[in-house]
Amino acid sequence: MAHEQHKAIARNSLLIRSLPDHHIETLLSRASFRHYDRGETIFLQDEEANEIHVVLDGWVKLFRIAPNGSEAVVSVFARGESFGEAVALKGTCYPVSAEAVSPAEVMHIPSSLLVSLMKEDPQIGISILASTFTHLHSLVEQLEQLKAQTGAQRVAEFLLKLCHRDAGACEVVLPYDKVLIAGRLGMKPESLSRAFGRLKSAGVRIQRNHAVIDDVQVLRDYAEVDPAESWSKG
Amino acid sequence: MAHEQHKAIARNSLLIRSLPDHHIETLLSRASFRHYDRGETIFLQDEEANEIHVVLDGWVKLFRIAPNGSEAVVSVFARGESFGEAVALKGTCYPVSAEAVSPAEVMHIPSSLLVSLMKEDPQIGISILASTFTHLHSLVEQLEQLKAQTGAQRVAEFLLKLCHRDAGACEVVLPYDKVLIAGRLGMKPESLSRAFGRLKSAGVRIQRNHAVIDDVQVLRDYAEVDPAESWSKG
DNA sequence: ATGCCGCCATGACTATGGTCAAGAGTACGG
DNA sequence: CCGTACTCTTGACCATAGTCATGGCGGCAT
Repeated sequence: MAHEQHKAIARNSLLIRSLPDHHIETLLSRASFRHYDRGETIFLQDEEANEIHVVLDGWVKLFRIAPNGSEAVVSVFARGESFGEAVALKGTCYPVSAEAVSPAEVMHIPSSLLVSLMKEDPQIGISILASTFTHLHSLVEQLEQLKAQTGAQRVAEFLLKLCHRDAGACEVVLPYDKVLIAGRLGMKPESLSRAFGRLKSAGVRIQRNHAVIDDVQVLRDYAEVDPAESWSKG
Repeated sequence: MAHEQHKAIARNSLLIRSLPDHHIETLLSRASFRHYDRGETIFLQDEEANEIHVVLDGWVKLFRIAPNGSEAVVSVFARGESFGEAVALKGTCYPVSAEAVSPAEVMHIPSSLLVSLMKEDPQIGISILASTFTHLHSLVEQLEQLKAQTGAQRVAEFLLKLCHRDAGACEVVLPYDKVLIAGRLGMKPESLSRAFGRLKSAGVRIQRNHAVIDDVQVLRDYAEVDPAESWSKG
């Protein structure tokens, strides 16, 4: 893919498109673009942050390795999403590691550039804050899910987010492999398998990397209702 | 407590003290100060945010009520800490509710004021981003803990954060009641009790709201080691 | 085609944590 | 000094999820 195509995607990314037009070109011309293979590291936890990253293609996961060796997936970013804004501007170290989980194209914006632009235009600060807030919000949602829902309910919500429809039947493609989905949802692959099994009672069937949902509303109910109720329904 | 004392604490808060001096007085003079009783609501999830909040005394919890009725504690703030920065500046709705969990004094800064100050001085934007990043970081840590550690290990880390010492024995005071500690750590009060029980093997004893740690390093090991190891040691 | 390998599902077993119920200890107010 | 209310602890029981081991299925290369 050529750089021009990359720049087009970049212009559409959530972070960039909220910026004033005349800064965008400066920014794109000073950014760097790079390809990553599946499994390749983008940055490591505790490295000093001096760039903001925008996913142009593929998938990138942020994760932490606990001292006991287990990995906690913090988030997974798709095309058009950006990460590292707050850290880079503060100039501290990354609290997480980042890795491409499929072949990926990533744009890197030097934070020094952003800082200087920010000094001449406070609107940029607001844009960055907005995008940081989005991450904050999604972490809060994850916390709520982990603390207040069972595994099967988290899987249900995950499927609901993929299917952009209010009611009726729906078929969605699982965006990445099940090991990663499981990690993202805070469980082991085996548990994910079993969770899928339970969702059969809510009209969900899994084939390969496709999920067929009989009725979105039924699934939504399953995700929100007290888990106790699902026992009685077998 | 008089307003002057409140302002002194406010000047020492993480958010305010990083601001340029000449803005601080403007800010303090236009902020409002309020007392909250234990259990009183400060704001509700989905309310529109137009203020930033700074805890001057007491404790404030942020939490979400899931559709199934269960509560997930997102964070607990102490004197000197602030919250709501990113939301207020973006002008969207709060993703969480806030409630005083002890009698508390809270300062409220209108976000309109911050926005206008930010326009004349980008340094303010940086300060706010820094403080937002701190929240982001703490949410990431919580996620890691929930996903990669057992209950007892999370309790161990909680105690370690309270005790500001590198090694040797240590006695800490539990800052708020056990129901809230349990919520903050993603478990029920009964499980917290049992987790304390397990920590006996790591040299921790609980009396009232005091925790006596025989050896900080031993506790740290307990928190970081694979949980499997703790079985063999009874 | 054949065989290998990665991914996923399933089963058996175990630990962890939630739920319900009962009881101990403490604090507060009469 | 007592009773009441509250917080916390404990026990029993069970659902949920992690671990380990096995086996199926599909893709890929020889």
